[in-house]
Amino acid sequence: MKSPSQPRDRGIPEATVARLPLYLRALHGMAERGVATVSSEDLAGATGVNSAKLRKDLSHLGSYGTRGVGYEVEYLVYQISRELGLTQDWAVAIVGVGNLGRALANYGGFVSRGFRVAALVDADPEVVGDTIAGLNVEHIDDLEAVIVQRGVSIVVLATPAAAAQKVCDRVTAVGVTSILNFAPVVLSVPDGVDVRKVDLSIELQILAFHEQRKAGGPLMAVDSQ
Amino acid sequence: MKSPSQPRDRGIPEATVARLPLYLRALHGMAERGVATVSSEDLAGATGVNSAKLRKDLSHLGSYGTRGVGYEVEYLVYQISRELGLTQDWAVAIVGVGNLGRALANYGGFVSRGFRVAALVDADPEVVGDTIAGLNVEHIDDLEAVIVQRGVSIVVLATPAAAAQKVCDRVTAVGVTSILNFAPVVLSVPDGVDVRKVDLSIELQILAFHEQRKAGGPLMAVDSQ
DNA sequence: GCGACTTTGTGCATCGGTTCACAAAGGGAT
DNA sequence: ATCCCTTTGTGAACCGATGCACAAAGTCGC
Repeated sequence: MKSPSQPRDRGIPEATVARLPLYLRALHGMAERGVATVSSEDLAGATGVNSAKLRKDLSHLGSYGTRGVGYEVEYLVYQISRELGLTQDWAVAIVGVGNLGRALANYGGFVSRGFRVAALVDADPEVVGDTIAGLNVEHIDDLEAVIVQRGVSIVVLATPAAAAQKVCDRVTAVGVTSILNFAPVVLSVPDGVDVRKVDLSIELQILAFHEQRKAGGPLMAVDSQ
Repeated sequence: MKSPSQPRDRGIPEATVARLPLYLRALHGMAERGVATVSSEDLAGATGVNSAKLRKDLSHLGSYGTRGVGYEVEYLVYQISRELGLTQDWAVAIVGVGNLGRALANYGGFVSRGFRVAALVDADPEVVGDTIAGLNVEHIDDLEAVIVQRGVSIVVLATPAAAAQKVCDRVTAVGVTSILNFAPVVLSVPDGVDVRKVDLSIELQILAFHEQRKAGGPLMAVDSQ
């Protein structure tokens, strides 16, 4: 075992953070297949990034590789998990249990990464009281109570656009500072609150733009995962 | 009416393309509320971007503003729509009709932007033949036939991770060059094929990283929609 | 124990994107 | 018709991210 010299830099580039989950996924797969060590070249190949970029990314967490050999898979999995905060248990609440909310509640990718769906909340009396993915759907009136009592720190917004800002205001008021927003609106939040948005129709529009280009001119746009 | 001097630059930055749908959404809202013209300052406020950036973005499509006044809402809606290729009808196929595929099939945001769900495909005999969102679910064996016959040009992958690459290979083989991938795998595709990926668990992991930072050190990360 | 080979970690040049700041352009009032 | 006010469009500095290329570091075979 080597000495943990570097105490981890306190300023990891945003672009690097966004790629760490990608590396982690590939590494999990390798660990399952019994791979013990991996070179930057191989891991880069498995994740579709440049190997120099990968090494620079990993160097931000410290010097965890061995020259001439590569990286120890298990050790790297642990380091990245720790850096991303996945070694702790995160309680997530999903607000809005329409088609999308339901899909998210049942999505396996959350649980397998240290995220626990702790509550489902909706405004529609028709669905309140239903059981989805083993959870009771609660009423929006109890939103604040549910969040505080269950220690929810991340809220997923899967409500209609019109309701999103109001729910956002209410959850930030009780201290939530991380929001994943699926509603097609720009949320305004207090300083210190992180919002990430996923807009399904925006992704399609970007594809349409490139598709149109291909059909039109001789300038072919090429893939970029 | 002004002369359409600039014939539109053939090299719009990727970052700009990614923001155009955002502007378009805000402009649609304004048009509905009867707003005739809008300044870069106002539109920037409504979309959460810097006004200089917004002006530079729009300048890539040509000079469609009037100094001292702003931009004509209707005209800008048309220009952006045209640039993104939304004035034509795009046939989309959704492969994989699990929870997520179902949610996507019912998602209103697609239809309202010129996208038409032309086919639902799945491998599970249990769901093949079902009607979802008014569409008959077809068998994966007919994948190629369905795509060709209906003129599908964009494929949405909502399959399990293990099946995604195979489906991807099959659809690219019959000429599809635009793929929206929800499966947590890195797809390998021929040159000239665009892949955009949406990974729900990656977004949560990025939030968790920042959340952990906030709890730990005095360096507070701030929002960035 | 030594030399050849492999692979990491990083300095440096480059690039795309963001932001500031302002000159140019147009509208409206007088 | 002229002047003032508003707002666009863009030149230029800046910033973060990318990718090349190589020296440093460590392993493995002999």
